Amino acid sequence: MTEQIARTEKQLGAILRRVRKQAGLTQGGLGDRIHLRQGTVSRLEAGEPAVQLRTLMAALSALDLELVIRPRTKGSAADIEDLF
Amino acid sequence: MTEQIARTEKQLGAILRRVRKQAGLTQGGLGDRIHLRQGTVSRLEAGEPAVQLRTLMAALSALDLELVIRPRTKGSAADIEDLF
DNA sequence: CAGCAATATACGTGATTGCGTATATTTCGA
DNA sequence: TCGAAATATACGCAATCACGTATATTGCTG
Repeated sequence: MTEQIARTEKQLGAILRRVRKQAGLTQGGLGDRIHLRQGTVSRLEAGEPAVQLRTLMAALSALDLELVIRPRTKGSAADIEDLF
Repeated sequence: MTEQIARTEKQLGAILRRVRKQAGLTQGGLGDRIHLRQGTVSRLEAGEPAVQLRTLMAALSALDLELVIRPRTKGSAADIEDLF
């Protein structure tokens, strides 16, 4: 389970939360490392779509994670229009 | 080269640009699919850290890409403080 | 249970988003 | 080399960020 796929902001947030907990960190503790408020970390983990990229990257960095982009593997390519 | 690592917003933007071009899309064309303006796509690809997560996810979706989170492999864990 | 730590949520503030629209500027093929 | 297409940038606007700070609420653990 060392490789997790996120196709939505919520999934992404859930992954981050899982990793953070596993690292024995609190939202506040993580926030301290990357100069983000605890409340901001909360929003990131909640999967709010409007958080900024810098917030995500900072969290990834602090959790020693990396982001991989690759072509979608299984599942059909969702019909984009359905998202709106 | 079907799997690309991004540790910064700039790297992420560069990956997106490469994939978009390879797909034969223009910024405007991509924007149409995901209801984003060409200018917004431009900023995303330029690696501006403040673009929103929703913008990234929409682009990934339109390009049929997925996002994978995993522990950092090679390279040292950057000293977080150095980022500030 | 009780009580504290952790998390979610709120307020006002200043900064910045993405929008719609428009225009420089750059790139690239004929 | 020229010209159209593509990209970068700008404007005013409404919305929303993350900030600092504070407080409900939740969740553990003893």
